[in-house]
Amino acid sequence: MSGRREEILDAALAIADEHGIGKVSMRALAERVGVTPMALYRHVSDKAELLDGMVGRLLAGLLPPDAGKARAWDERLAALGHAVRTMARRHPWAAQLLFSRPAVTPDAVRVVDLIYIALLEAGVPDREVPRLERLIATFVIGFAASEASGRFGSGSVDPRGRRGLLPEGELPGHSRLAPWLDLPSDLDTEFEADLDDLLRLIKAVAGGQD
Amino acid sequence: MSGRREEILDAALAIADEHGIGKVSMRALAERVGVTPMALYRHVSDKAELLDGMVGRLLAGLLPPDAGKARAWDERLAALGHAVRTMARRHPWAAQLLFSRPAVTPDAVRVVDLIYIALLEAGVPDREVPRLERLIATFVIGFAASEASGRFGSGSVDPRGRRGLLPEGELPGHSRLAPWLDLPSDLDTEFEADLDDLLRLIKAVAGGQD
DNA sequence: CTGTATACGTCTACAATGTATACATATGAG
DNA sequence: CTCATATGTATACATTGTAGACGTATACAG
Repeated sequence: MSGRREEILDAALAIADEHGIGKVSMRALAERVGVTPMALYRHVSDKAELLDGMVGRLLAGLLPPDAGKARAWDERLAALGHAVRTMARRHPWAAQLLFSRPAVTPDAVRVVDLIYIALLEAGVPDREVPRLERLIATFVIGFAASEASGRFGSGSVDPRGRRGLLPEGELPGHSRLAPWLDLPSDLDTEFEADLDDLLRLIKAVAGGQD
Repeated sequence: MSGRREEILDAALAIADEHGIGKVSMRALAERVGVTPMALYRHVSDKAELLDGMVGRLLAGLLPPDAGKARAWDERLAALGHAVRTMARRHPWAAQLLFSRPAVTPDAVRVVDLIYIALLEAGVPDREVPRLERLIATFVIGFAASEASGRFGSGSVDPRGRRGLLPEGELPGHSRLAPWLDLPSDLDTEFEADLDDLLRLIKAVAGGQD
């Protein structure tokens, strides 16, 4: 039908990956596709719709990794979590966008359904499933977004500097935790531990009342 | 020292609250302050720094509600969570920004320290405190951002329509949960339940190894 | 072949944005 | 008076999204 639109989304994704989402302008995109800026509007009504199309592409890419579906529910959830994080590392611009619009594209709904099924399989009461889905998704996307945007302050601002901002004694928590805060943060194992905790939380909700 | 800067931030906050963050342009801001656009650059080096200053203001407003500090650690954490969510509802533009830069302003660090202390008081092992702080903050900010941006799809897109996007049987989870999905979502009690679950998670981590 | 609909693209133009550069003024200290 | 510091102005530029009018090429109806 409209192979041209896919071509445009491809180009937009390429620009975003190579030079950041900020460089995705209608002009730059048009040049990459080889047309005039205004030609893009035949295939995309808005720049907003363009961005929506881009995240749609990424969400679609979230499904395949879960193909080996023979595993247990907790492994499937963990795999999905890792897939989201991997996606966000490959496309650092994406995580922010995931927070900006409701997940109503077909692919997004499919992902949500996977989570629903896993939670049901875990024994979570029906009533609690939608809530827990939102809780988990919110955390995972939030983690990915934080990582991508630098909210976790990877290293540009070291903890010592952070503590120096305030007079001695004003940050008792920070001083007590100083030895741990000075360690280089390993977000890989941290995310792993977070997923473990969340899975435990799910089991608690499931075990508590079924 | 520079009361003018505070005046500018006040005006920026007012514009954002009244007409949305999108209407906060250097020109609009300058007009509101009563000066030329370029005059703003004497007090703010960037537009980015302006935005940082704005979120700084909000973070500062997060502290006072926690004044009655006689309460237990779990009540203090819950109060902080509610304060964040309340802030995000009053300033819907803010939550997104919280994800975009590391929390390195003095006020932000103070908030983090409050969480550290609560977690330590809960009995969380020192080593795990920074991780749990990030976990909780990530979820709470993520929830607020989702709510503010419409990611939780308050009602404009009803679940029936969402399910209609895909052929029957492709969404087993959604069909099974239909009765619950059709209910109007009550984010107030949902957030409450989420906080409860997270506090339980903290107690589990604390109890498991101290 | 002719007429026409549909898909695709171009050209021009506009308003809005952030901000660099250069120039003013006002105030207070020495 | 002199001069530094804080503050503001005027002008200008590049970049952005996109509206509006116009062109062309392929396909199908008569």
